[in-house]
Amino acid sequence: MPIRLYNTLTRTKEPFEPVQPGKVGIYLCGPTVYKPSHIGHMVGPVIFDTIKRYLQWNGYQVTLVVNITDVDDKLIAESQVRGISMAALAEEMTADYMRNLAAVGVDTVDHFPRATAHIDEIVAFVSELIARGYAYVADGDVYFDVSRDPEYGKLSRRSVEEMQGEGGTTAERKRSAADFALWKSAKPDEPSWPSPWGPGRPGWHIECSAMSRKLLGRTFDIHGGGLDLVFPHHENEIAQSECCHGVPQAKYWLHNGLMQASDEVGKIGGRHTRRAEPQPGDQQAQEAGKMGKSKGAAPFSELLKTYSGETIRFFLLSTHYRRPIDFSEERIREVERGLEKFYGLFARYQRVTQKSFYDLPATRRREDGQFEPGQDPFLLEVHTCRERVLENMDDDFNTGGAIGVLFDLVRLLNRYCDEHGLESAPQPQTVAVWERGMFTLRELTATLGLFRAPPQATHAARDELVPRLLDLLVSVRAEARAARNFAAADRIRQGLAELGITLEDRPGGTVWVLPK
RNA sequence: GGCGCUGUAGCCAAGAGGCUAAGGCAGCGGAUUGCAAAUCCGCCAUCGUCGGUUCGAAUCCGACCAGCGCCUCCA
Repeated sequence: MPIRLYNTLTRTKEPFEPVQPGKVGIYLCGPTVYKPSHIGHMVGPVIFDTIKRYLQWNGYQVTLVVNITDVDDKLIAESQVRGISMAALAEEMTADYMRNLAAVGVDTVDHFPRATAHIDEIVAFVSELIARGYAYVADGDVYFDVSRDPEYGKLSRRSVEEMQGEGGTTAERKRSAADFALWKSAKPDEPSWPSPWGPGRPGWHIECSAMSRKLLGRTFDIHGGGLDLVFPHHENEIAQSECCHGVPQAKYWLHNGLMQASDEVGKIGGRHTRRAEPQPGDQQAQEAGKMGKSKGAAPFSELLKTYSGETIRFFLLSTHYRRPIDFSEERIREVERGLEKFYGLFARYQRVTQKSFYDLPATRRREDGQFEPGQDPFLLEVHTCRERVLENMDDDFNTGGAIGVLFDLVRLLNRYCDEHGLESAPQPQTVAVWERGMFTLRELTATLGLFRAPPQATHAARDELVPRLLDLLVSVRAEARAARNFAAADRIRQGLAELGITLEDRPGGTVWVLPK
C-alpha cells in the first residue's frame, strides 16, 4: 500500500512516487532568524523530521534541507535596535533555533543552508532570470516580471489582477504591483554584497530557489513550509525556479497548519469560541491570533523550562499536521498526563525484565518489524495495532490517528502484564510474548521519533542521596506495614506526597516516583 | 471584497458514503489495594444549522451560521 500525501498544488491526496526511485529530497522553509523562536517555529521541523524518519523506514534515502534566512529587513531593523551587527544577531538566533530543534528531537536535518553563505549562487540565479527575460533591473534593484509567467498563481490559486504586491519605498520602481524583488539595492548603512547591479542584498524568496537548486537539484520531491507561506513566498519561489529551469521545482507541496496563540485563559480562543453575549472587556481574551503576530508568543526556550521537549513533540504530533493547533499550557499539561501512560509502562518493563525500554532496538526498515502473530490472541491484537498505525502514517502522515492507536497498544500491553502477573510471578514464556509486543511499541514510537532517550533525570534523582533516603523510608514503612501499623505507614506516604513524591505499593515491592 | 481552511462528547482529537463514530484529558461506577497510587474493566457523542443526492451521509452537493488564515517579507 503506497504512501499518500496531500499536495497543495493539486489540492488532493496523491500517491507518493519520488522523482528518482528510492531517493527523496525535501526542502523545508526554515526561520528568518531575527528573534528567538517560538513554539510555532517547531511545528514544521517536527512534522518533517517525522516524515523523513518514516520515509527512511520505508526504504527511501532521504535528504532533508532546512534553510536559515539570515538576511532580511527585519534582521537589519532588529540589529540596529540592539546595536549589533546583522551577522551577530543571526548567529545568536540561529543558535537558539538549533537548541530548540534538538530539544524537540529534530536531528535528521542534513543541511541548514544560510542565505548569506550563498550570495554567489543567488546572484547567479538572478542573472539567469535576467538573461532569460524574466527579470528586469531598476535603479539597483532587480524585480521578477510576473507578467512573463503564464502560470503565476497556480499554487495559491490567485490571479495576477488581484495581487497588491509588496508596498514600501521600492514600489515605484516596479513595472507592476505584482512584481517582487529578487535583489534589493542597499542603503548606505545597510549590510550589502557586491553584484552586477550594485551593492545590495537578496530579496526574500530567491535564496530558497538558489539553495534548493544547489542542494537538491532543479526538481526535487517535497517542498514544505507553514500554510502562511503559500502566498507569496512559495508562489514566488515557483515562479523564479520554474521560469528559470522550465521544469517543476517540487513534485509535492506540503503545508502545515499554523499554531494559534490562545490566551493564558486557556480555553478561550480558537474555533469553538461561541460568544453568546459579547462581554465587555472580554473581547481581547476572545481573540486567538497567530503566534507570529501575537505578543503572547513566548520564546520557546522559556517553554522548555516547564515542559520537556518530548512533551512538546508529542503535543505537536497528536494532531494532523495540516490542522491548526490552539496553543495553551493547559493543553500541554493534558498531553503530558497522557504521556505518563507510556512512561508508566516503560517503568513496568524495567521492573519485569530489568531492561530499559530505551535500549530495545528499533527496526531500521518497515519489513524488519513484521512478524507472524500465530494464534496468540494478544499477539494478534498487537499485530493489528501495528497495521493500524502504519495505515494512518501511510495516509498523509496522520500522526494523530497513529498516536491514538499507540494508546490502544499501551493498554493491551498493560492488560497482558496484569493478566499474566508479570510483576509478581513472571513466567519466561509469557514474558517473552509480552516483550514481542513491547518490541512493536518500540519500533512504532521510534518511527515517530518518540522515546529515543529516557526523560532527563530530575535534579533530585541526580542527587545520590535522594534515592538512598527514599529507599530507607520505604523499608521503614514496609516494616510498619508488616506490623500492620498503617498509621505510621500512611504518615510516611502522606508526608512524601506533600513533597510531590508518590509511593506505589506493587506486587514486587514499593516503588517511588519523583516529581518532574 | 477576493482566495482558502475549519466546526465531531465538558475539553482535545481520529474518522471523509455502509461494521457498536478511534484515542487522550476530565468525570462517574467497578476490579485490585490494609487504605492509596498505578493498572485493568465498564459508563459518558447521532457528528454547527437547514435542505438535497443516495437503499444508506459525520462523510457527497447547496444555502446559512460561527471561527480562523492569506491577500501586509509571519513557520
